[in-house]
Amino acid sequence: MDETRDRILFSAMRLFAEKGYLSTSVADILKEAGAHSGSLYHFFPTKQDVLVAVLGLYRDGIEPMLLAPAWDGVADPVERVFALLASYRRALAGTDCLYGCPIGSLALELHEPDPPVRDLLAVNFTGWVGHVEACLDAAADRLPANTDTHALATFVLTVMEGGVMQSRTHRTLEAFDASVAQLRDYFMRLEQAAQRERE
Amino acid sequence: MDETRDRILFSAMRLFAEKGYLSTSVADILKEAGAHSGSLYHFFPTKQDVLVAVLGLYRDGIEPMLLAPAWDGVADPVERVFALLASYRRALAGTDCLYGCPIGSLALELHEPDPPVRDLLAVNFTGWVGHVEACLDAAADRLPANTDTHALATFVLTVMEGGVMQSRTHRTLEAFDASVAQLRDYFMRLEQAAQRERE
DNA sequence: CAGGGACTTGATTGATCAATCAAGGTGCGT
DNA sequence: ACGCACCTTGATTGATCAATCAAGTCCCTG
Repeated sequence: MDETRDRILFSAMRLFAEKGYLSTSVADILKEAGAHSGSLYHFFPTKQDVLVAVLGLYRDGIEPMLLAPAWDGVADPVERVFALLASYRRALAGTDCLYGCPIGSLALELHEPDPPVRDLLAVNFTGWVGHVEACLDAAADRLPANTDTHALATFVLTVMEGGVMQSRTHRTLEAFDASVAQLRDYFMRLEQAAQRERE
Repeated sequence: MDETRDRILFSAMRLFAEKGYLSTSVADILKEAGAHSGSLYHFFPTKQDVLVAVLGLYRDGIEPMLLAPAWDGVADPVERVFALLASYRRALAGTDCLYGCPIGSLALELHEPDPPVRDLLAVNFTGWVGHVEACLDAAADRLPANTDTHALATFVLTVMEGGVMQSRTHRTLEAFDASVAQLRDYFMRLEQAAQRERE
């Protein structure tokens, strides 16, 4: 049965997010999953393969698990960008600013990750940016004509990750909120500039 | 002689930046420093105390080691902000995008750091932001009247850290450059708005 | 020269780690 | 009912880890 495999996988996902990859021992995963080491190594050759599978879960979960709930009832493409940021704010607020973006944490925790791990981290970032970019493309008529939506979407991820990092360090939402507020101000000025362009 | 202590400290600083705290063993530090475990534990009660001392070095080095070189020959306060960001770009470019900001890496690597460590991480961020904030205050006449320079300085750190994170993950300067370019565009629009205010 | 404090040496400890493996169980197709 | 593939069990392995400690060196002071 794959049920054991899934228990191991989701336990690992939770623990990697909570304590990081290096600080989570295989024994931790087994305890939380109620499994034995032989089972884990039956499904995954090494601990790193568990991480690879977890990163695959995140990649496949971007749309159904992250964007769908965040964008529920939000139609405006620009508002969707900020609704996505608000969902990270909720994650911070609901955990005393302990839990932010698991991908970002892993990306900085693993300094020279093996190629399969690094590729999956990069793919997660690329996927996230791609969805934001699609929002910005949908709002292209409200942005200045020469807007580089890919660069702007990258910037949105930058602001999220940088804001989460500081808020986690200070255990305060202040830095995250300040950063998102600045981004909001930037978008406002971009929309104003586009408005002027149209006149 | 404090020479041994310093060798241990600077070896630890280098290794923590290169491989992270958890992936650096005490034996690694001793090998690089050419010291023995007894010496390290003579100066530092635990490995964590080495980290605390390293973070103190970073804190004390912000001005002389980071800002002074970055701002050499740069008088304009806004240009100083971007000169600082350019120094992080150089760090990335000179290490194949492996080495970014050591404080940021440690901040995300240590998920629930003990108070002395967390405080020093926070102090490093606060110090950095404070110096940028001073630049922005010095350029207040070129920014909109109601500009929150503390929030804007926090935003600058956010952009640096978020950009470094993505560039390290992708092993490409693209995301960092795109993020800084967006920030530059934002500053340009802020200065334009201030210009209009003055008329 | 004697005594003592500061520092060094490096073997050692016990804990914890990822990973292995032989044995045993379970369920399914025939 | 048989056989086999799949999965589980849990003791075990050897490596590596942070930390300890007794013995020793060195130099300063009285």
